[in-house]
Amino acid sequence: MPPSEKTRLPGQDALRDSVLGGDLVFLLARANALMLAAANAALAEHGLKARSYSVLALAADGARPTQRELAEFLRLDPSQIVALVDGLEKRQLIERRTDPADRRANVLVATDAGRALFARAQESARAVELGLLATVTPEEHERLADLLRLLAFPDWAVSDSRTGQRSRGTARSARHLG
Amino acid sequence: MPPSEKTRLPGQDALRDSVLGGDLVFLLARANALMLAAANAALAEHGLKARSYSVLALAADGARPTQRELAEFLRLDPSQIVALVDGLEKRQLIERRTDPADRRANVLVATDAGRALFARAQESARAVELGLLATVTPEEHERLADLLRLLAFPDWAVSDSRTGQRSRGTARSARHLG
DNA sequence: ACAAATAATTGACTTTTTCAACGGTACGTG
DNA sequence: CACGTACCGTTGAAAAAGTCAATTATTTGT
Repeated sequence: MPPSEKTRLPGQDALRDSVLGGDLVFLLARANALMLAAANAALAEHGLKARSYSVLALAADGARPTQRELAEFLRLDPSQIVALVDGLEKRQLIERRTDPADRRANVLVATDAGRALFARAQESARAVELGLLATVTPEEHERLADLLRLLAFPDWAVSDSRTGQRSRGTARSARHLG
Repeated sequence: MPPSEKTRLPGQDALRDSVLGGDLVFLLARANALMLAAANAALAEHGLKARSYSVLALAADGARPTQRELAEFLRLDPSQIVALVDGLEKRQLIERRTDPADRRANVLVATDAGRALFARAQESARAVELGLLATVTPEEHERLADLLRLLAFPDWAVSDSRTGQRSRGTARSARHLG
């Protein structure tokens, strides 16, 4: 028999069946803690964490985001973005360019080295994600992503409110992680 | 192609459609940040946060968990449980009782006042959860909870590996949040 | 031209996280 | 039984993360 049985505590099942077992805030927090730890462990080999990986991803994506847009998107204080960008810029993975349209703002772009590192890191990230979702069918995987997008971007669904319909679902999501 | 709205920042849509838009770790982190903030705001009226609410919930549930079980379940360091329990015990909401079966361990039980407060706080928590999931059908809500449980408790589904079947799904989840 | 608002940055401060120790207790082996 | 090992709760210290107000440079509206 596997040694994992020994580590299982008798109270764990009872706790999982408690009121918190149906609490979405708790489930979200615990799932996030586990995935974040796994992601950080996998990204460490590239000298990144989930935070810096996210910044690098958005810089490498060509979206040319300003630091403030990053702050709002990642739900971080602008001052934390400064430190994050400082670190990546010191490693020459991204650059600050003053936005010609608004010279107060910095637009972030990845260097060649940054894009190269991101490509490698993304492989690790994807592997981790697929590993943790190994027990889930691809359809369920997509469904989970769709539902999480609804929670993560609450005011997105009403953006094209002219029709009153939400355009979420398979059509939008089939693009990713195919 | 949905026409982007004037009120929204130009970069936001681009960021949401970037690589991170399909990254489950990011979606989980952002959804968690939003729900946690909403939950904390709602629980503040009862002098609780999500953390203390969780501890109180498990103590009030009759599962009589030890602090170590709590630590593992909530994915916190045991030392953080000490502070959490200290706070709730000082307010006479829970009690530490040395486990008669193992005098090293403390078993946590809620007082009458603790159960009463939890009942009220649970109403707030449920209201918040339903509010944030207002754009989601009850079936989708349950489906999300089921999928999150898979992520939050990775080794649960494999526990009865003899059959190779998972027993997750509607039968199990219909009990909660009816 | 001028006042108000905004982007990035800095610094101070609080909270959270992480880790290593310690005393008290349980448990297996000899 | 005695003993070493492993464990539970607790403490404290250090690192990381989060919060917030103030500052400078720039934009925007009047």
